[in-house]
Amino acid sequence: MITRPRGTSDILPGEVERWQYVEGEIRSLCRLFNFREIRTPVFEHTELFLRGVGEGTDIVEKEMYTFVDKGGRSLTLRPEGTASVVRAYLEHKLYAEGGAAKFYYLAPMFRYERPQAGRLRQHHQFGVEIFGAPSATADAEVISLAMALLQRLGLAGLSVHLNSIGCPACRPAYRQELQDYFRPHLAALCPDCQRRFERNPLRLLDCKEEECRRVREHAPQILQRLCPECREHFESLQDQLKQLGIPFRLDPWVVRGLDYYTRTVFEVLGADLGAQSTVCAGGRYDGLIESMGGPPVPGVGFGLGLERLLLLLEKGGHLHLTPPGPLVFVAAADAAGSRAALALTQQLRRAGLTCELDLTGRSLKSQLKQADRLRAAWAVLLGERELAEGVATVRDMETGSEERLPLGELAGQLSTKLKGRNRKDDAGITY
RNA sequence: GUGGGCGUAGCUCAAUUGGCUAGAGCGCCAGACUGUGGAUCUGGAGGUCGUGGGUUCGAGGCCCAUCGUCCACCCCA
Repeated sequence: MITRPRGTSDILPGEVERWQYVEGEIRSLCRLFNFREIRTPVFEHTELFLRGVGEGTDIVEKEMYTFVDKGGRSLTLRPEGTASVVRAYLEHKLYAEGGAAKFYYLAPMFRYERPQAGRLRQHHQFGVEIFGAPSATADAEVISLAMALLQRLGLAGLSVHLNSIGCPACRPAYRQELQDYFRPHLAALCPDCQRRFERNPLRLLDCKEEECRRVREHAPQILQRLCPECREHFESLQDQLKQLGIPFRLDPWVVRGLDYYTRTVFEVLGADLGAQSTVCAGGRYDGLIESMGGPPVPGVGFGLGLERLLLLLEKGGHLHLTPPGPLVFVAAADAAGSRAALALTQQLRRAGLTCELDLTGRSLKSQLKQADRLRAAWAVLLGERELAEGVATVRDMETGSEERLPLGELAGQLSTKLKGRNRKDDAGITY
C-alpha cells in the first residue's frame, strides 16, 4: 500500500469542517482589517529563499525541499511565506500604487524536519504582511489582528511576548557587546552556541540549554541599548498596544530564527502545546525588500501555524461548530422509484434543498437506515404506487409520521417546513 | 540531525513464562412475513499481528534492520 509521505497529513471529512471554520474566521477578519489575499506559487527559485530567509538559518541550511526541474532550474518548495510575497510585490511593482500595501495568505509551507505533534513537513500558515508602513502603528495593527483572531476563536488570555532587536544602527554595537560578554564563558556553552557565537550571537539568548541559560542571565540586554529611533518606535508600539488593551510581556529572549527581522519581534505562545508552543510569530523587517532588489520599503508581518492553532482549539474545547443544515433523503421502494429518484432529487436541489439518494441499489429498509445515519430531516419515498398517483410519501424522520404530497408541490412544501424547523435547530454541537 | 516510547480488524483494545484454526466491543453488511430508520436478537464479511530478515521444534510476544507514529532535544509556525 502506498501511504502518505512522512510528516504530511490528510484532512478528512469530519475534520476538514474545523479547518473551514477557522479559515472562514480568518478571511472575514482580514476583510475587516482590509488585508487582501495574495496567492503565490508553492515553489520558487531556490535563490529567493537563500536571500530572503538568510543563508545562515537552519531553514535554509538543512530544511528546504529543493529539487532540480527538467530545465535544470533549482527550485524549492516554499518554507515560509514572506519571501514570496515580497517577490510578487517587487515583480509586479505593486509599490507603484503608493501607500501601505496589506496582504494576507493562507497556504501550505514545507520544511524537511523531524515530525512531531504540531510540527509537520507540510504545514499550513496564515500570514499577513504590511509593506511601506514605517510607523509602529503598523506593528500594532498586525499584532492586534493576530490577537483578534485568537480571541474570536475563543482563545482569550494568550499574551504577546514582545521584544525589539534594534536596527543596523544599533545592533552591531550590541552584537559586539554580547560577544564580549560571552567570550569568557565560551567553553561552558553548548556546541550549538559555540557555533552561533561568531555567526549570530543574538541566538545565544534563546538557547534552552541549562548552562547557556545560566550564563546569559547577566548578559547585556538590547532594550537598554537601542538607538533613539528604535527606542521611540518600540515605546510607541507599547503605547498603542496598551491603548488597544492587548496584554503583552517584554521578553528580551525573543529572538527570531530568520535573518530578516529588525526592531519589533514577537511571539504568541499557547499553553499545552508541548515543545511546539509558538502559535504565531512575527516582526518587522525593514531591510528585506531593499536587500531583495527593491526600493527601501519597510515591512511588518507574522505567520501563524494553523495545525498548532487547531491543536489549541481542540485542547481547549473551543470547536463548537454549527451542524450542517437538514437533508432530504430520496428513497426508492422499487425499480420504478429508482428510475425516478434522481430526477426528483434534481428538482429538490434546484429549490435549494440539500439532497441525497441511494447510489448502491440497496433495499428500502437499508435506505432508511442510511437516511437515519445521515440525520435526514425527511425521507421521500418513491415507488410504483406513488408514481401512479403523481405523489411522493414524505416521512418525517423525527416523528415517523408520513404524508403524501403531489410531486409538483414537494420542493415548495419542504422548503416551507424547513423554515419552521430552522428556528429550533440552531443549538451548536461539538464535533 | 540526536535520544527514547509505541505499532494486533475501519476504530478502541485483548491474547498466562514464546505453544491449538489471533479474540472482544463499537462500526460495517445481511436477515428477523407483505414497501419503512433508530431498540433488541441472529448471522456474516473484515487481520500476510507495520514491513523484511534472524533465533527457535514452535514467534503477535525475543534479536536485528527498516518504515511509520508519539515524546524530548534541535529548530520553528
